[in-house]
Amino acid sequence: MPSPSTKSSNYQRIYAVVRRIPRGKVATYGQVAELAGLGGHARQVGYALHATPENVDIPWHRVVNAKGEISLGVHRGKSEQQRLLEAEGVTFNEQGRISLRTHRWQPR
DNA sequence: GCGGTGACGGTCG
DNA sequence: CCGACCGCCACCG
Repeated sequence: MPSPSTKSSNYQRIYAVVRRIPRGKVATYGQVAELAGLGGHARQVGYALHATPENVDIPWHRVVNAKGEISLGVHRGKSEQQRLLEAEGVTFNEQGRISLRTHRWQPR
């Protein structure tokens, strides 16, 4: 019964995980989902982050998809996210993809 | 209550 | 490496 997996708690848990991502590192949606205890439900993570108000202090820009690329579209803050990451030392290749092997956050 | 959609991921060809 | 398909779940009209 120790599973207060309510929707609100879910979001809070996701935010907590995202806040743990150190500066200069990135995590994938699936990774965040797993750390948040959602397991495989990466999509919900995307929704949670989308619902994340910019007013709060959450490094949402450190979350990318499994391909190491920024999802969103040019209609949102795609270039914005890339700019923030580059400012933290994260590098992008010509294809606009991040070298996850180098910048992937590995918690312990 | 139903159906379509989406800040995703893994698998298959 | 890349595109197509499916699954999973929450949000919206």
